[in-house]
Amino acid sequence: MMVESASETIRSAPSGQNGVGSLSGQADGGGSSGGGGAGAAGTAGGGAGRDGRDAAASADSNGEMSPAELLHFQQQQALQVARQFLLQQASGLSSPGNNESKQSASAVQVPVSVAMMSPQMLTPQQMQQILSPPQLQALLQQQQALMLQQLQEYYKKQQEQLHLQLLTQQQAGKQQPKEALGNKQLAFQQQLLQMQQLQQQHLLNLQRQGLVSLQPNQASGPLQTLPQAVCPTDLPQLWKGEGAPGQPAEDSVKQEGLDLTGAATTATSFAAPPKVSPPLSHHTLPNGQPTVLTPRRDSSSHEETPGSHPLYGHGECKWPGCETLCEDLGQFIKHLNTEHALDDRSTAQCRVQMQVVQQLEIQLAKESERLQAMMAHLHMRPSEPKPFSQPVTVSAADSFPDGLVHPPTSAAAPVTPLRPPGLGSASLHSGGPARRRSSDKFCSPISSELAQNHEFYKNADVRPPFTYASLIRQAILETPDRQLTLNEIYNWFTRMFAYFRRNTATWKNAVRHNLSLHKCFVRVENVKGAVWTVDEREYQKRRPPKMTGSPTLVKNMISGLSYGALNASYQAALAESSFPLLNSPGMLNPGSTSSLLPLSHDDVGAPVEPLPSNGSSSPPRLSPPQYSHQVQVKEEPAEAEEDRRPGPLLGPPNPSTTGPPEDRDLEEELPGEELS
DNA sequence: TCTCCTATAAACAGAG
DNA sequence: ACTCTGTTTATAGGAG
Repeated sequence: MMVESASETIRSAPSGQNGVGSLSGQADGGGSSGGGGAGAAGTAGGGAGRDGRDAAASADSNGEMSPAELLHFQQQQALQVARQFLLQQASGLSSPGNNESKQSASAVQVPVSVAMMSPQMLTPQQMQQILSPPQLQALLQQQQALMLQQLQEYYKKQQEQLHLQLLTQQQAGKQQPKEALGNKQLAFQQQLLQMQQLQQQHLLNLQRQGLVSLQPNQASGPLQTLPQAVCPTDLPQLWKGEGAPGQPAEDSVKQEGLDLTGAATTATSFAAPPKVSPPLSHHTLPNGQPTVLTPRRDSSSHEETPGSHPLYGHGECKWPGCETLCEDLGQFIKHLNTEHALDDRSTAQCRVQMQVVQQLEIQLAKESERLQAMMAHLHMRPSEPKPFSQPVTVSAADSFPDGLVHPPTSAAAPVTPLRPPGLGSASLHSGGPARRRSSDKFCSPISSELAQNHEFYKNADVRPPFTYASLIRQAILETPDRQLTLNEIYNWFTRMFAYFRRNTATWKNAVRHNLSLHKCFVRVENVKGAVWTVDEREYQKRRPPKMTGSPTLVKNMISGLSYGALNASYQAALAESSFPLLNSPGMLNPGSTSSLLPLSHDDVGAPVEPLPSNGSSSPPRLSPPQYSHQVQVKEEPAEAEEDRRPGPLLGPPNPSTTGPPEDRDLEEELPGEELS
């Protein structure tokens, strides 16, 4: 009884709030301490609201015009600047000053503007529902990359231009009065500022869309060059006027001798907007956004209880640009009435918010259209009204929305974006427990999935759509020895998945539980201690040969899945479709899998993966022995040994063979077939 | 509804 | 006494 209720609360708690804090806060060791810890964890999680970013961003004192006017003005200015820039660029490119080569870039321009609008439309949630996290990520990344690339090109161009002009000027300047030079410099500076603003806006936009991933580690790509984009928490800074430190343009310019700071002051007209609008625009984000900051939006709205307020969540004021901490609703109300009373400023902010929403809606429409086209192209049913209701997806997808990697602390938060309305508690645990079993069953082989989305899982705080068992197995099989100590398994988890860098007590306990529970994991006493190995046979046994049927059957299953499940299996489906499922062996691994990770087999797929393409899929990186279960454990093989007769049958038991480690494949396959 | 699978929580025990 | 490692039991939810 107690247990029941207790566990219940615990479960929902973590997920409900972020999940992060709650579990992570727990003491590790799943041991006896767990009990007490868990309880505390729940509450702790709630308070875990880190998000250290200062809410102080509300500084917007601008003398002269009324706040409302100012805002409006700024807003328009921003738009104008953007337009201007685009035009400017277009013309600028054709101008003699630039190399013809840039012309090609002009093409970029259009895209840029388009890019600014398009990517976003589709809410992360929607995308999630349709695509698997990995896919989504890929998609997003593509767009992101594209946009950023374009942006970068553009900015680079601008900089070059400026630089060029500057140089020519400097030369000319020698003969010109300093004044003239000064003016020109100002002009440049202004231009720079404009660039910066544009960039900021764009980034902001991206941020809003949740397209900019903040993965710190994910050093790859254009993102690097866009520092600000990197951290949502930096947004505020971004908007604090010159705040955007480290701006590429600025830096580079500075290096070249330009004093931007001076420019900032001189170009107040431009600088101003950012100052004020920041909080506004920036905050609008939070609410609808999947970004790290916003997790609450969702929760708040739906947890909206009688005693809550839509603008109050997680202890802070959610008014755009505010974020003032309020201990309780009462305090918040008070704050609301004093700080956000009906005045020019508030109305202006409101207006801005409205515009933001409008924009988003437009974008959403566009993206939706695109999505449908994509789905149509992929032969998927277009708009399926049942995107939700897929618990399955929840796990993986759920955290996915933005594809962002949030700082460990806030990590969990963002996770819930998806949250199918109708889902019960299960859906709540964003990262938590969700049962992603389905994915496990139908989906792509874990190894291939992992291979393809290795980076993603590594950086994104997304729960991998695999069962613990399959993950453990993967971890073990990835090693040359095909054996790992518990601690090594832990390390693998944390190394491979950002998701497992938190809530350690929980998942570690789960890992241990799985190791003990499943016969497929065999503990072998080693000299140094005990190591865990995988008994493929057992592993295969336990998996229902569901997919073993005819290809069509499989396909039907897949197509029959609702979107949610679809995403999970989407990849697999695609993969499968590419090769004659069950018919031609060999094809599978090579292509899809190998790319990143060595192992190619997967779990679920077992059945599906018909072919033991052994050898074929040779593991790029691993040279390891093979035969998984034939692990050569030094010293007493332990009881397990007998149990799993080392491959009398298929057993390519030969560990020593350096050959295709994939022997296992063979094995995997067989079992499946046998079963079926 | 039953059963299986998986996730999670937690109690407990043994070893270091 | 603690922590880590393992085992086991209980519960809940998803799915066939």
